[in-house]
Amino acid sequence: MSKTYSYKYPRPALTTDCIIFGFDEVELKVLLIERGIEPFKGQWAFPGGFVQMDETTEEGAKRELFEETGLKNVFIEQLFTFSDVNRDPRGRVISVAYYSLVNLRNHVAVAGDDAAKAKWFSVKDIPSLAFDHEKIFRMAMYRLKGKIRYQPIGFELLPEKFTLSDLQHLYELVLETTLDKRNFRKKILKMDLLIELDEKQENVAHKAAIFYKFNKIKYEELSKKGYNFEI
Amino acid sequence: MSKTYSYKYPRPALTTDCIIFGFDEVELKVLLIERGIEPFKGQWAFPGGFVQMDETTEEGAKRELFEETGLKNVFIEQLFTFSDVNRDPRGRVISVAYYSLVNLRNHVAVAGDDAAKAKWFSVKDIPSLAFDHEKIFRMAMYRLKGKIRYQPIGFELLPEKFTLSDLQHLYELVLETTLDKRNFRKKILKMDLLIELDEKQENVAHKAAIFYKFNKIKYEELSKKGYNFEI
DNA sequence: TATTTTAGTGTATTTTTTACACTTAGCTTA
DNA sequence: TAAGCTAAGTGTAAAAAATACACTAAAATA
Repeated sequence: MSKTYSYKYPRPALTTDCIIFGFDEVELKVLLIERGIEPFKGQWAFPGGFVQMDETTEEGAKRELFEETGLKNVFIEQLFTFSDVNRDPRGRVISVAYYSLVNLRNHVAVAGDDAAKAKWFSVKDIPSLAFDHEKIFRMAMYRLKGKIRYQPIGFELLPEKFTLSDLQHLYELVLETTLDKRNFRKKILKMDLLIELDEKQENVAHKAAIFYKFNKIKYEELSKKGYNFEI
Repeated sequence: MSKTYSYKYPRPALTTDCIIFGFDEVELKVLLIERGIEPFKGQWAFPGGFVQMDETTEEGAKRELFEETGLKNVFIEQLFTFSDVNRDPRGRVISVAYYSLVNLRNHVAVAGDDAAKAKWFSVKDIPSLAFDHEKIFRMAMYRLKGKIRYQPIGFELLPEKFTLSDLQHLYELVLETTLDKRNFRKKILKMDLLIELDEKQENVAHKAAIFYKFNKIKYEELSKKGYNFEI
């Protein structure tokens, strides 16, 4: 008989889930894995798994993300802890969900060891999901929209150099709206958080756009002084 | 020998903590309990305790809050899940923290069964806290400040009828700033979420202020349509 | 070299935010 | 009972921010 762990009182199992949004300069996507084992075998779900005793939930989330999708070096942020009593057919399982927004150019997910498949889906076209992951997804989308307006995550996840149109397009995708080009540029440039590079697009069938990069150092300085970023 | 619960893999224990802010029209306070048992016996901590198998973390937080302080019917909101490996000397314990802002006129805490004492402390004068509760407190304060600017929690937790000065005072306490009286009133009244009552203060040694109440029904209607509350 | 496509730019108008000081009402006390 | 104290209540002008809006420039392609 294999080893077991005994406690005086019953304990819920603890898992993590990762909602990773990806931006490929065309579409907003989200990363799902096809479950290789029961329950919900064959259905799509967010990457995640059980938390180990020597890691924080954040560390566990990153570890599982890597094992299941090959993604690493991703900044994740805690979304919510889901604890409905019947959210998992295996028994009492509580899950701490994390979310992130990454650039699909830098972060190409490849299925890892555990999961049968990892795949990016357009947020406009999500399959039905295992567990309570549809509820988790709705909350993640809602949070992402709120977050992007008050923190410059839009900058950090773009490629290191990007055009103002790329940035605007990202905001439009996430906020599900359209923005006025001139007003958007005015507002972004007035923040003085972008550095204009001495470099342009090449091989585009139109006027080449100038590349910019995010002035992270300046942003961090301003943040300390209580700078209020807002789009 | 008493009954134990055995699992194939080790599991962290799961607790909740409640950071309850209280407003008495003079000061912003927070509710602490003096721990009656080890670890940290005799030190102050947030109310909370172990989650049971048939309750969500939110239900567990409310139950413990009631058992330890006598407070009930409190709306709590999830703050964060704390999972540092060494945050509890008893072993691996993960805690889901909730926070709330209540009116001290309606919610007078009395120590309940479990805890030796429950007591309100001014947020300006907090004793040293057990576990990682100082870290939790800092996050709760930060979140409260952010929240109050975008959701009308300030209204809901005042007494049913309140003056505009009461409301302004609450905002000043939470945001740790001063606000211009005329501009504050202009902004609040323009939202058209307050109902002016046909009633005034009595026995005050100055001009009596008019009482208002929050138009909750209207706020909920507006919320559905995506109303953007902001102070 | 004409066409297609997206980059890039400025101004006038409206709305929102800010700064600011005196009168009123109700109780207290001399 | 009048004078004094205290907080309530009120409006306007100036500054800043948000919005609406249309043409020219540059690069590749046909």
